[in-house]
Amino acid sequence: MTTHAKSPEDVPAEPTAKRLPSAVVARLTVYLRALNGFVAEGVERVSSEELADASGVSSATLRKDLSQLGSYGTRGVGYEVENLLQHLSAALGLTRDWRVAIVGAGNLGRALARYGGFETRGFEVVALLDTDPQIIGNEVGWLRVADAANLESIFKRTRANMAVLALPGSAAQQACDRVVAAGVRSILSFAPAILQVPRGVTLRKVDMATELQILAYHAQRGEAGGQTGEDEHGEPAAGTASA
Amino acid sequence: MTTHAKSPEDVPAEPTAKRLPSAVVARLTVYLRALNGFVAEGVERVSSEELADASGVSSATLRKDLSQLGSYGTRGVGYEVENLLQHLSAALGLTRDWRVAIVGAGNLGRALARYGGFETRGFEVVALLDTDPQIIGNEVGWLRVADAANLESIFKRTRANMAVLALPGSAAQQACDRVVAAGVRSILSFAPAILQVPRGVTLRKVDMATELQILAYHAQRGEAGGQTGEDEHGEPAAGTASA
DNA sequence: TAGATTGTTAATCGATTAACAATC
DNA sequence: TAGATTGTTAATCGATTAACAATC
Repeated sequence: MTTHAKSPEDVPAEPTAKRLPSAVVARLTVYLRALNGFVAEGVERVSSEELADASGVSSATLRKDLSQLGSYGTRGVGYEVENLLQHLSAALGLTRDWRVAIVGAGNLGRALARYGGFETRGFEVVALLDTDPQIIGNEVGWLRVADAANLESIFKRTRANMAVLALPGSAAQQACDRVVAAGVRSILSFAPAILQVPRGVTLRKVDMATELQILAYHAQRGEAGGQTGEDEHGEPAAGTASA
Repeated sequence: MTTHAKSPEDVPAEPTAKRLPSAVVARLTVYLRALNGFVAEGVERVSSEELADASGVSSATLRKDLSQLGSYGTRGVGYEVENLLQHLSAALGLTRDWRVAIVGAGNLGRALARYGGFETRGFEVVALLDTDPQIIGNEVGWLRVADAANLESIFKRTRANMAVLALPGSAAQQACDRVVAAGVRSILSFAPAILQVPRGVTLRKVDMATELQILAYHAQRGEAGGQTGEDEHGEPAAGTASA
């Protein structure tokens, strides 16, 4: 699918490319997941109300979000599931080829490498690196752990364009710098460290301890709150319990 | 107003326990991390400017956030690192005892169980459960994998008050229900599934695929954007690259 | 056409920023 | 006191919600 199929229909009339608020981007991924659920159930058409319910947002928010991408629904009818799925994928940039290199083959790195969730959603894990001689060469899933000393050449050969950092906080910044130097501009870090990246590089961070701390806050004060999802600006995600 | 000296207005604003916006809560965890960094460096006092820089936010935002907790700084001087650390921890509810049970001892569950980040921040992993007979009984770190069939009794015995779900999407909802039934009101899910929880239960979700999708969006459109952290409403976190 | 539901506008709500008076 | 920096207020900005006209 990397080929440039330029038939008129394929070219989305969207040089519009408005910058979407990050809260919207986060919700789009939720809608995507919900739509996949509908596809699995054989549902062909949904209303904003139905999709919003499945996504845990209000239908007003859903329509507002979708309308930022274009008019992909039909008044009085709803949205065609497959069609909307395509447009959402396109808007999120998922029609491209994303090749992910995982840096760090410790417990977490190995777990991530074997995690099935990537493949099914358009991401391919193309490399798994570590510096530990004890680990280098081991097979993990269908990958072999490569020597992180060769990071640059490995990234080049595998054409990795995303990196996942799964290493100790102490090693994270250095690894991050090398990954950036290798030309990667999208990084997901699981390292418990505050990382510095140059402009033009997008870094996202997932930290277990942070998540637990936020849970602690809610638990401490009578909680009451429903669920919240990951993501910037903390949009409520994948909700439920809205009632 | 009444003649009673006990009218609400008279009560000192000390135990006020205002509900903090989730964006603020998320940032507090960042400040906490930054403060720990200062402690490690032996710094005893910081200005809002310094702490804000280290946290990747503006000093105005920092002061606004901290002022919601109380007045813990000294005008003309700054904040005492240790003192502020204490207050932040208290505000986040980290002075309590948090006992975490990990449900699912697959690759991810085992990785999490061995992850050092918890202990150092006041969370104790007290149990690791799975349903697979092949895995039950195995040692992981200093824990032994217990049979998830006994989930209720294990949670009771270990007095677990937080749960981490590290299992396939297909098994997640059922496990989640049992965890809730066992009395846990704070759940962190790594399962790629939209989970339903009753009111009063706080659920947070971390999903690799979602994170990568968000990265894909930024990469697809000239990126430009700096870094963003986890959390609701997506506050920029742990930033850098601000220059 | 009548019924339904989108896309959009206007109103509300909340969060961030800037500026400064209070005060150490 | 003079200098510094907090805590807070007011202004700006952005996001959510509600309502409805457009239209299938």
